[in-house]
Amino acid sequence: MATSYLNPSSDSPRTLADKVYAQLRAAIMDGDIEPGAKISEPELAKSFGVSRSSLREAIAKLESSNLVERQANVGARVVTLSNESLLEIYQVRESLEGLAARLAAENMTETEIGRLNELLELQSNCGKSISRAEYKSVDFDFHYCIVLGSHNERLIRMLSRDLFELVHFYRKKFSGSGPRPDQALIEHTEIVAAIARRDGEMAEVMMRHHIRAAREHAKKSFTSEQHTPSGSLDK
Amino acid sequence: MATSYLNPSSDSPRTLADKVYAQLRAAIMDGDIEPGAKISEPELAKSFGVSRSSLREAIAKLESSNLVERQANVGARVVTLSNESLLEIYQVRESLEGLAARLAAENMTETEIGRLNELLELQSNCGKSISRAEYKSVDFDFHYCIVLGSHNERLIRMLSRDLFELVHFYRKKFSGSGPRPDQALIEHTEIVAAIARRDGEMAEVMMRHHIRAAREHAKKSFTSEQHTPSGSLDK
DNA sequence: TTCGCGAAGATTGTCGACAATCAGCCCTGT
DNA sequence: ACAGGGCTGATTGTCGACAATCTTCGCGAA
Repeated sequence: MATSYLNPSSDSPRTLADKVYAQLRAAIMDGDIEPGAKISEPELAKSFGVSRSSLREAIAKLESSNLVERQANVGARVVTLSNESLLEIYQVRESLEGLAARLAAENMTETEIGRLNELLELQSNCGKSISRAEYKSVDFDFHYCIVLGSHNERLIRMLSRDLFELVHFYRKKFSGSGPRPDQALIEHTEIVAAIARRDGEMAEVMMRHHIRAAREHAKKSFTSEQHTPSGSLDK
Repeated sequence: MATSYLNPSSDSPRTLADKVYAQLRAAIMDGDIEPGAKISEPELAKSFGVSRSSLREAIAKLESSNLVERQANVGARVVTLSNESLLEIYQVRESLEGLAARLAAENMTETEIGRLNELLELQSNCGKSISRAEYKSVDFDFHYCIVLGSHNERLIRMLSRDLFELVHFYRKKFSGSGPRPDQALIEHTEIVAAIARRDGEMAEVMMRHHIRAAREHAKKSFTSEQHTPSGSLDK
């Protein structure tokens, strides 16, 4: 539980715009607002009971989180997620999380590695008792934990702000391109082993392989199912 | 000339906030506003002759460009660039531009490769006749051209929005950690050669090596000169 | 003297209204 | 009938003012 990994200000929404941001973000993530849907400022402002100023600030944050796109004098729309852009994200993740794994092997504290092992154990219990959503939460925590372990602030910020938001978005959207939990657990275990023995090179290789496999998996599921959920091109 | 690579809206500032954003960005880049300096909304709004609303929107954009940092109910400050964070940026660039080079080798059109060769020629003429600033501009164009050649929209956006702004910032700040133009030209040439023969693996290796060398160069210049320009810790 | 508390000032957050721009529709002319 | 232009309605951009919060300075007590 507690899906408050990222979100610079959702843990303590000091300002009204932050609350609106958190709510809007949740609404987009949960699909309450369709991808590609237009965001009407007057309408939403009234529905949230706030002024347009606060709403606009929230929209600006959503834009910087890559969840909406704005056009001057036209308005904001929820991003439309194409299969191609998901594959692009996987490519970038492979590169960046590979770096994170290498740095994690070099820089993680023993305490942090302990946390990583906890998550691994949690994940191994998942196949039996835990729900799908919780599994994905654990999987995400695992990746995020390694990213944090890199101790590279810039890397952490880029992954958090630019990619993980979208990853969540995609996962909520189509059910997640079908997981491959057994294989993923094996790969996760190998990654942790490499990190624990401070083998940065190997950790990077394993992580890159892990993400590339997920990418291929998604790619395959795209070409097989022709269900191309691009039901909202524009307008 | 024409330093309008990035900047989603500086080419046609449709809105007032965009103009203010462009001007503020330039002021920060040129050092007219010190790193770590506080950004006073009333003061700047008056100095630009616009309302606080427009200024706030400009600040929001600057924040999403990583040039300022905001704190609720406190205000915005220009980011302070430490030596450590510059090294962090180099690490991320190595990973991301390595990916870009590999993808460029796979996806660049012949026309784009031609453009790359033009830049190479331009750079080889630099040592003699061209100024320092122009050299850096050419160098940046070279890297940016390869990034564009990756044809990965996500990668392009992340590098443009999150890293290149800061790279420019650092370059303007301390004069650039001293260039090593001869070696850089050699490495650039090798990268283009790999791309031209569609050797993605080699292009990635060369690019990573190129950026790592620049990182080591910067690192060395940090430890030698103890001039640590951290003259603005806080307050 | 030093620490903590409180008031004053200033700054940021929020609001509602006005101006500029865009989207859609009707009308007109060929 | 169809293309083009102008008008209307709505939406976004901009503004100035009010409210909430933070910072600073001064005062008093230990």
